[in-house]
Amino acid sequence: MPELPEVETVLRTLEKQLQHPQIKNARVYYDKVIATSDVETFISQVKEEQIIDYHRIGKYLIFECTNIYLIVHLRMEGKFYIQEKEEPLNKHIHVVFDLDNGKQLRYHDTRKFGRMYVYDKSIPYSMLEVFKNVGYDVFDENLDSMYLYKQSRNKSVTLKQFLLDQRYMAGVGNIYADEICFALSLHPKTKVSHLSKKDFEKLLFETRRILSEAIQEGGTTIRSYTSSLKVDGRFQLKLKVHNKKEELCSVCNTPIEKIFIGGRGTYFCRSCQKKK
DNA sequence: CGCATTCCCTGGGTGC
DNA sequence: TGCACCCAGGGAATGC
Repeated sequence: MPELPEVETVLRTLEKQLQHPQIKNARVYYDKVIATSDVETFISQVKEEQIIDYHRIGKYLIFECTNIYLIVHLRMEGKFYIQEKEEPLNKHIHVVFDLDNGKQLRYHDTRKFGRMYVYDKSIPYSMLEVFKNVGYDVFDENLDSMYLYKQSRNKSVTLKQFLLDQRYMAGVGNIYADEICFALSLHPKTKVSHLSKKDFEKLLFETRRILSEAIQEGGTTIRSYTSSLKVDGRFQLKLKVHNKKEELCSVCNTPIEKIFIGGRGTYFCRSCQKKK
């Protein structure tokens, strides 16, 4: 499930592999993937557009084109492939873009949760409707710990839920939220309103540190793109708690536990991580 | 208003 | 081997 580091890796890889192609045509095989219009409109909007820049906010990919923004959220299993047009279409390919270099950019999504959005470039992309409930990107220089501290006041939610909430700080998903709680030595069920300003300084620092490391790892382990553009980073090797139920904590040897917070599977060490 | 629950999806895993 | 069932989860929609 792509979170900020995986989305960033996809973005960097696409930019390097594709550079600035023109989209000659497109086909959509699963209509619901297009969120902003019907399929006909979508195709007419992207046709003849050239990708001139690549951006990201949280988990959203932003392809800046000549006249439009093409925005993609991969959700759980969305992937891009750069393939030859002769390559047979897999049944999970839902969108195909014909590029002017003769290749195709293909969107693959087994569970069909991902969405694509198209907007005219009349306003800065951060102001678009799709981002109305998306706050500062984790690495946005305008994001600071005092802002997060202020947003956390009078909130009854847990630390884990706060980290997953994209309205304040965007990009953290279920895996990294667990890792951030562990790095802070805080129980994921700690009420976020109990955290101090100092705690939020550490929270932002550790979030950026962990996600930066994950980007580094993802960046070194992407597979060859001749046949596929599949992100398979090595960050799994650095995880301390997520998906490690019953394994022993690397710090204190206590078995890692799995609980549910807001319906999300959550992993933590009850010895290292205490409620505040 | 705010928090909790449901829904969207499919493949993989489990139990019989 | 087959079949029914359950689970994973980001974010929008719906419910209380």
